[in-house]
Amino acid sequence: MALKIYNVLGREKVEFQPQHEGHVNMYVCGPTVQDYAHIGHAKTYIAFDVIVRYLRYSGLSVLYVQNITDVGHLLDSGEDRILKKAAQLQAKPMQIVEFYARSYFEDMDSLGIKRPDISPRASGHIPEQIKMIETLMERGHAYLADGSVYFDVASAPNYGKLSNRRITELEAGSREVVRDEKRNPEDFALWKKAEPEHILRWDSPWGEGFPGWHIECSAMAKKYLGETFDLHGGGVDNIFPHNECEIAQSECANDAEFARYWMLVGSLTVDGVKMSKSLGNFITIKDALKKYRPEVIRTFSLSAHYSNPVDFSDDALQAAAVGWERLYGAVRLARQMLPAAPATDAGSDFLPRLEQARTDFRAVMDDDFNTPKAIAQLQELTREVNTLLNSGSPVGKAALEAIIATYNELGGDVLGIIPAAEAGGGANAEREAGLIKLIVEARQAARKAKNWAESDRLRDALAALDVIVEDRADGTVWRVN
RNA sequence: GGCGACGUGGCCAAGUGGUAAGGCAAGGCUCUGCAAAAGCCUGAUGCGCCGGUUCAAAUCCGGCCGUCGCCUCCA
Repeated sequence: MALKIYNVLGREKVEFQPQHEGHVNMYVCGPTVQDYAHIGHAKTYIAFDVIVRYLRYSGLSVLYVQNITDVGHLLDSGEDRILKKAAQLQAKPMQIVEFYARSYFEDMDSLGIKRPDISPRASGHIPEQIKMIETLMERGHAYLADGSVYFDVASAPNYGKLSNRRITELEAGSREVVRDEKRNPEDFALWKKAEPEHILRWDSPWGEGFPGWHIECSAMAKKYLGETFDLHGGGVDNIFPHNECEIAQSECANDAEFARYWMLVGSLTVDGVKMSKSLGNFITIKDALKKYRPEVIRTFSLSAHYSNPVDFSDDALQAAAVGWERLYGAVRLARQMLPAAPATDAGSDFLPRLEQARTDFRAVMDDDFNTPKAIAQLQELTREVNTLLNSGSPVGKAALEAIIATYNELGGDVLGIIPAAEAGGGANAEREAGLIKLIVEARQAARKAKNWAESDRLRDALAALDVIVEDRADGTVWRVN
């Protein structure tokens, strides 16, 4: 079955055919590193992480580029955001930017998001941006006004094709401050003249200044992916003006189609309102990770289709956590049973069911990355796996290994919600495991002697240390919570 | 006002023409020394409302109501 993607450009679900067979060139709008990343960022980048993982799982080679915006853009007040922060903290702008860029990567790593192949920074691509602006001027799509360069929207025939905006609709009643030097209010800056107080500034043919908000993506996408590439992603909230401007600039400068498929992710809301820097209602990824495992945050983010908004709440995360624990519990049990399992083909009847799970999984993921349905299928599989593992009859090594492999592959490699087997953790962990085993055995002895008071005391004491013991027909298993 | 998305059981959420997945919560049960875990059973005669098309509509069309996003920095 062929992969289908809902292309925002054209607003329909279409078969995905990369420009070069077997290869996907992909660009996703990255963060502005001026503050800690919040769980809205987590939702967006988890979505694209799974998309990239699945494309690769499908056998495609993917070149994934995601920018880091570190040049700063204009506030309503005209003050540069990063400068403002730098002034507050009495630090150099690049120091601020470096700090939050590192923090961003740290957060993404914590969430199990695989790093993009290239994370280009706007500040490192000033020459490329200047060059593109020059091209736009040569072609009559941009003009110089008072040391700044603006894109002439009226010269871009396709302006509005992604967001369905018509220039005429944008005019009157806009809250935007109409700058005198602009020919039309909808024109946007490609290059801004730096006022004397600006620290972030670069030389350019038009004097010292800094690049406009949109040009970095156009310039960096071109540099690493070419004039025309396959997939462009980002949050829906950037569809206008940012994405629209990217298209206009790139297509006017390159005289070639920009991105062929556009995938936009729905926003994350809190109490029904979008989480954003400007509203100050954001929960940082670092804070969220104090309360929830990364796999739970991923499960929560993937429980609705990527294009839909998702509302954050502790109740919702809690529900996701319980649902996730059921999935993980089945794999964990299979892993625990493996060492003592007989080397027979007991349970091999289950192998076709696992093959079916793979087939079903691919079918729903091929349908525009339907992760909620994929998770639902894993839940159904889990019910059957639990029935098998708790049936009382022996399950052979081969069957257990196949079960574990299926979860590792679909839940682990693709969705990133099933962690790899518990890490060894070195000598201390081994000693700890040995000690726990000793206590569990002591409790077993007490149970055998029907000394319930003692066995319950040991169980409670372990529970107080977050070690959960469960008595099964075939013995007692324990896990660290 | 314009552009866009959405409205499915108590909550979350799949489903884009053929008779409502899955999870959470709730109740009952099995298993268990008790637990825990797991499993089984129960739950929308109806998918915001009103019309229309069709043999057939949650799914298509029209209208209305409501929620959210964007139009200003934002993932």
